[in-house]
Amino acid sequence: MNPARRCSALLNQLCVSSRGGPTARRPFSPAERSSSAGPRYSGVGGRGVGVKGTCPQGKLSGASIAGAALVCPMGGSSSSSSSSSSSSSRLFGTLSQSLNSSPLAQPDLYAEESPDQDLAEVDPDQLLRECEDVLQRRPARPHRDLVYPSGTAPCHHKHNPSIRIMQWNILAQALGEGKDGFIRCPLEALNWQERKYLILEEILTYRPDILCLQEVDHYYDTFQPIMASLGYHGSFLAKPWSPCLDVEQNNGPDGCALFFRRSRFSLQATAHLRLSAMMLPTNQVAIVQTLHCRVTGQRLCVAVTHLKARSGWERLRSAQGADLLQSLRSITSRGGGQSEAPSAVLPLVVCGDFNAEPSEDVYRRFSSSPLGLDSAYKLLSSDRQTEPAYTTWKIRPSGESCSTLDYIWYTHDALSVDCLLDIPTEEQIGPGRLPSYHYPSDHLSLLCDVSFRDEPHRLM
Amino acid sequence: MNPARRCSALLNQLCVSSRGGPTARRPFSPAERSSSAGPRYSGVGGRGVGVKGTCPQGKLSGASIAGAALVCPMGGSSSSSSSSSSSSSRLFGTLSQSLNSSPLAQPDLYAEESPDQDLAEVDPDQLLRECEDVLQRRPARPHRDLVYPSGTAPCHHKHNPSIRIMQWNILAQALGEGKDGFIRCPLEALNWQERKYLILEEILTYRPDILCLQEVDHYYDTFQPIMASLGYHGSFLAKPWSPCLDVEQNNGPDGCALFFRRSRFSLQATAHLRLSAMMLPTNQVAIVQTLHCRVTGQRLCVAVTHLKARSGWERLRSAQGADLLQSLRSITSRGGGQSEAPSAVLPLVVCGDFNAEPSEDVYRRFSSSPLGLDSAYKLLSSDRQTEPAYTTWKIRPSGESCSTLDYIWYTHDALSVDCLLDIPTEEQIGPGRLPSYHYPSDHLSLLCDVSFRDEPHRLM
DNA sequence: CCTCTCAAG
DNA sequence: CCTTGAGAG
Repeated sequence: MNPARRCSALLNQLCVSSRGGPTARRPFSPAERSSSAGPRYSGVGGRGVGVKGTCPQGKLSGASIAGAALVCPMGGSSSSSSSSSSSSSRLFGTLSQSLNSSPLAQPDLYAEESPDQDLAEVDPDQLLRECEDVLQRRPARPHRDLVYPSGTAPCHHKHNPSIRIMQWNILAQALGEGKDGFIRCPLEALNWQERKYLILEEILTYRPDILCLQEVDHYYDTFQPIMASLGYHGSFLAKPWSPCLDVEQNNGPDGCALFFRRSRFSLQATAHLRLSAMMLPTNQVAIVQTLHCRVTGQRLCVAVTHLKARSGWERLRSAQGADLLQSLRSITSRGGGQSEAPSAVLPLVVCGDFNAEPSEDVYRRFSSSPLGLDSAYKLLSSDRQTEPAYTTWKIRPSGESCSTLDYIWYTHDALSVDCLLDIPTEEQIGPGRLPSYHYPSDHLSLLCDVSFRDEPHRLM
Repeated sequence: MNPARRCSALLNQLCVSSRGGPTARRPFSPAERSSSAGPRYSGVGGRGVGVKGTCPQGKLSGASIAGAALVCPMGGSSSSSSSSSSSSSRLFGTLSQSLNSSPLAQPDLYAEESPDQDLAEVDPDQLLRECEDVLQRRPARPHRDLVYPSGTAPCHHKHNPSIRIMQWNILAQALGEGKDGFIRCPLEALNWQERKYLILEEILTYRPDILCLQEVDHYYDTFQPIMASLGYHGSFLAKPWSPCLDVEQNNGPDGCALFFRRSRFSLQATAHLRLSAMMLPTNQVAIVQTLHCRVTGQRLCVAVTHLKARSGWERLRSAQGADLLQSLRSITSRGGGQSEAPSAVLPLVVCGDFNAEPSEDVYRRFSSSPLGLDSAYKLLSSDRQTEPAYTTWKIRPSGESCSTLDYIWYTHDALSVDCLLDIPTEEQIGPGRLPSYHYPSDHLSLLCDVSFRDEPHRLM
């Protein structure tokens, strides 16, 4: 590439610098739920510090779905097992090996038709420690604060505990290794046998109640069994045609996955959508589920999607967004499959990699839809109106690309955002950008706690 | 191309339909200037109707730069010569032949250093009739109304006559024939020997005082001599590297051209700019000229530009726009080369093919710059806030593309828009879109009359 | 289905 | 300099 062309490519991908980053940062505050943040965070205690725990191999029952009250795994909050075992993760290794013998043979129906398959419940602390073991040669992951935006009156309390939501494009293994061309990321850092622990570590650190993933090409052999063992219900929808399929030694198509904690929610309805644009089907999909909260009795509609990538496709994204909004309107007004008073608002959370900056039409569509959605991460900014400066930041042969593409939308009249996980700084991300030895994906995970604004019993 | 891919390509290029088109339409009203609209307009009288005039071959002096008063060529306003001579245009043919012997040898300096070379002044009505002759086998061009937006108090009067401004990307001949791939346009319609008459007909129909063109690859052999003979001063700036140069039998690089009527204005200063982005020079250019109005004594700064095309280059366009605004600020605050009270506002008009929809960053930059610019064509909409639905509409192998990319920006505190030429409807444009047998370019011409808000003598 | 690389004009 | 089309993965 000649200098001029390279310059153009770089210019084309310049990072938006006009938006201010988040300013108000608070440390983790003691909430109902401890997030077990400690061992692998730089600045809070690196790996190998505070060695205390041992590494039991038995399967522990960490959470129960029998009781209605939210049970949060809180054991060993600031302890770490670290160097007790270095070579491989025994528990996780056993789990994966036992379950990946028929990776593609396990239909989603199986998971959805066996609502009480919590026979092999695993202790998440245990599993997190195993991740730390496997990853001990990796650099410590930078710490991310949970930020409680100022001026919000928290709605959560013991009868209305907040719901933790995570949104993350985890980077399809086939794409990361095979064709995405992250030239500044060592191939070694993309090796699946380690990267999967990095992803799992992130999930286990924050233990969301609802987990929305994109670019999942290891659902049946990895995430479904592991998440099921941790007490989650999972659902997966592959893209009709995935670019992963062009990579040699691929693991099947990538797609969206939606998990929820079965101790907190029960499933009322699922819709697997193929997004359309101008009446024609596209290659993008969405999962929409209506959940019933076992604690409050409230219902909640959750959706996950991954829109068409790249510039030049703004109109298609906008049409796909319109189609999704239309489906969501239909689902939430139907009352999630229940025949009920149509006036009852069904609160909605939509997580996704929209592949669109906030300036794009599809963002405007979501902001201004009759569903009354707002984007949670705006609350991280000092003016509470500005999206983060980036949710993905990568270096490709064509140049550096720093942009805000991922969002958590929520019904602002029905839900309140209690806190958000902050965005790593440029320094924390490092000069090679994403992915890297400490960030397994080219996208950052987004996470927030929301709670119902209205207590259902007060409305009755 | 398989159906699915074709569908995606089409979706990608969908026409924005949310913006309302212009609603208020008025017929041409008798102004100071007759635009000679008549013969070749469908719906107003087709070609061959109302044959009256003869076709004198001598060179007539239509306008004089000696007197300060605006002299508008008005002879034979609704007459047409039509079928008096069918094969070729004598006057125009003579002109072109005499002047295109050394097409590339004529430097711009020549035109700019000989301010009184009006020896060969040509009657525009005469020339228009010759165009009509050559084009008589072409379908009649659809009529376009001059629209006087409601609610505007016109500022023009006999001591402050309005200034007619035309903005047009005329489509480089080398690109239209060679590589732009307008698959629905017959190659025959793109033949330069006829297309140049179609372009000239459009210019002669409206007779702007200021003419801003992009994609001019026939400046020295065609537009410079013809426009000079009509009493215009011209300036041309080629792109540093033009894609025309890759076409066999090209006529040199394309670039921007700026013409002004010498009876109305004199030239005070010219800047030929190569646009930069992030301190680095790009392949895009602009011409900026400071003019002195012979009627009102007011000065006016005029700029023409053509920004980087295609999606994926939004950031580069924005940077180029920022660079142009910076240069314009410097030029207008310097007072156009004159040392004067810096508080005096130098009114500004910026015409260009910005290759950017109104939703793009570069549009926002221009709207909100400290120069106080507004986009003239918004006044065509009923809410006076909305750009036209399209200024270009073409069908390429990759799909149909209908978008608003061209703008006339003006200093809203110093200038008032009296009227605008409306935008042809979808039906007028026809199913093959642009270009076509009646539209020589893939872009529509934009035209408006502006006048100074303040009489200069009232300020003194 | 999609995207990158390459070569041609 | 920049775009387009072919071909690979």
